[in-house]
Amino acid sequence: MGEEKIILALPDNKDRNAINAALRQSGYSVIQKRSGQDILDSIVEDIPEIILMHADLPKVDGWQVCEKLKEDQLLQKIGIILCCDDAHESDIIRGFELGADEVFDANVSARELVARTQALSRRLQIAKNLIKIRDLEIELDAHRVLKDGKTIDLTYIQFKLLYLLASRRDNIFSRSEILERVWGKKVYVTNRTVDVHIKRLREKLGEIRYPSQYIQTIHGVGYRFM
Amino acid sequence: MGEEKIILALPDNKDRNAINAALRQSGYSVIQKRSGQDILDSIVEDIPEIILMHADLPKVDGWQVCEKLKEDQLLQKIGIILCCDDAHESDIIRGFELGADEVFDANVSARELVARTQALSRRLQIAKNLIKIRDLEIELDAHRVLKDGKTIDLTYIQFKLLYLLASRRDNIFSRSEILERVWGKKVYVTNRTVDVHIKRLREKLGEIRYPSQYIQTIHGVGYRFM
DNA sequence: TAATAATGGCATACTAGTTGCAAAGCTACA
DNA sequence: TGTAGCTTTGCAACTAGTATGCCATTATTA
Repeated sequence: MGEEKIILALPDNKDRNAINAALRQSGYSVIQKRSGQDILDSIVEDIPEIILMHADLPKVDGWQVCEKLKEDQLLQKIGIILCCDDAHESDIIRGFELGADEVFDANVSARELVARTQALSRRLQIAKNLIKIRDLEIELDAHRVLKDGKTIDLTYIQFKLLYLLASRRDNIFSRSEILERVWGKKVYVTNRTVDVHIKRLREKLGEIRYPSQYIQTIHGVGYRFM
Repeated sequence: MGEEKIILALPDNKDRNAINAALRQSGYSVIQKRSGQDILDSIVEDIPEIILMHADLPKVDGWQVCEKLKEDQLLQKIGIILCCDDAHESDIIRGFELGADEVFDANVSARELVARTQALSRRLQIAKNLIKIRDLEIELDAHRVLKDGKTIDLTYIQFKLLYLLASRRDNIFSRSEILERVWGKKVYVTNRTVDVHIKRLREKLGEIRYPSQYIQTIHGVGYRFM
C-alpha cells in the first residue's frame, strides 16, 4: 500500500531510537533527518504524511519548517508534530499558529508519541476522504483506487459501489440498498444488475485468484466488504 | 526541461571542484567565472537562475556584483548566494542588505552548499509562479510554456486551461468547473467546447505520440493533469 | 431440489474525440 | 479609419469508444 512515510528529526538521545523503533513497529516507514534544512530539502522529491520534529533543530529550526510548509500548496497537507523542551503555553500556541497539528513537551513518553502520531494519520486520512484497507487505497476526492500503490481504473458506478461498501466495512448491504445508494432513488434498475457490477468490480480488484478477498457474498441477503 | 543555469565563481581550492560536481549531479548547468567583471559581462546575454560566488573576487568583488544586479530590473530576480571567509555578523548583514539571498562562511561543506542552492531555486520558483512538471515548465507571469526548453505557443484560453489543470495536479476538474474557472461565471459556453480545447491543448503538448501523458480523461467525471 | 448467485454475451445508450466551418477578434498597412 | 489577411474561438455534426443493463445459461448454496 505504499507504507506511510514519516520524517523523524529529534536530537540525539535514548528516546530517539525508541521512538524510531516504535513507529516502525506500527507500520510507518521512518526517514531520519538531522536539521530543518535537511527536512526541507528531502521533501521536495518525496512528500511524507507526517513530520515529527523537535522545535530546536540546527540550521533551520522547527518553527521555520512549519512556516515554510504552510507557504507551499503541495506541502500544506503534511501533518506536523512539534516537540519542545520545557514547552510553555506560549510555545504551544505559537506552534499551532504556525500550522503544527500537535505541539507538546519533549518529555512525553515514546508510547504517547506513537499514539498521537497514529491519531494524526487517522485524522489526515479522514480529512482526505481516504480509505485504506490492507493493500487498497480508495481516494474519494481524486476518484482513484490504488492497489499495492498501482492505480486501478474503475468506471463511475464501480467506484461508487466500491466506496459505498468500503465506507462501512463489515456492514451487509442488500441489493435494494445498494441500488438506492449508488443509482439513486428514482432510477429503476433490476436487482440482478447489482450482481453484474459486483462481478466486474471483483475482476478489477483481482478477486479471480483470491476469491472473496474483499467482497463477500451473503447468500440471500446481500454483499459486504471486509 | 531547460536545465537551470548557475554561475559559480569561487577561488581556486579543493572545494570548488567538489561543489561544481555536486551541482551538476543535482541537474544544474554550471558556468564557471573568475572575476566579478566576468560575471557581469556574461549575464547580459544569458541570465542564470542563481549566482553562487565568493565575496572576494578580482576586479569587481562580490559585494559590488550584488549592488549592480539589484539596480537592474531584469537581473533583480537572479538568486544570489555569497560566501565570505571568516564571515562575521556584520558581513552577513551587509550581504543581505545588498540583496543576497544567502550569506555564509566559506568553510561550509559542499553538501550544505548544494542543499542551500536547491532550497533557493525552490523559493525562486514559487516566487515566479513557476510550475515544473517533468519536461514542462509553466510560467504564469511570463505567460509562457516550455517543453524540453522549447517554447510552446498557446492561445489565451489554452494557457489558462493548462495552468488551471497543472496548478492542482491530480485534482479532477469537471467540465462545468473548468468553464467557470477559465471562462468565468457569466459566460455561457457549451460543455462540449471544453473537449475541443482539451484536444487542441493536447495536440500542442504533443500528446499524440504519448496519449494521456499529461491530461487524463476521467470518463463521466472530467479531466485531470498528472 | 428449489432458490439464489455468478458469468458471458450482446444491444443500447451515453460519453468523449475529431473535424470542418463560420463568426469574431486581432494585426498590419495603406 | 478602413480593409485585407490571419488567428482564435465556439459550435454542430459525425465518428469512435466506453459503460451499462439485461437476459440466458451455468454454478453454487441451503
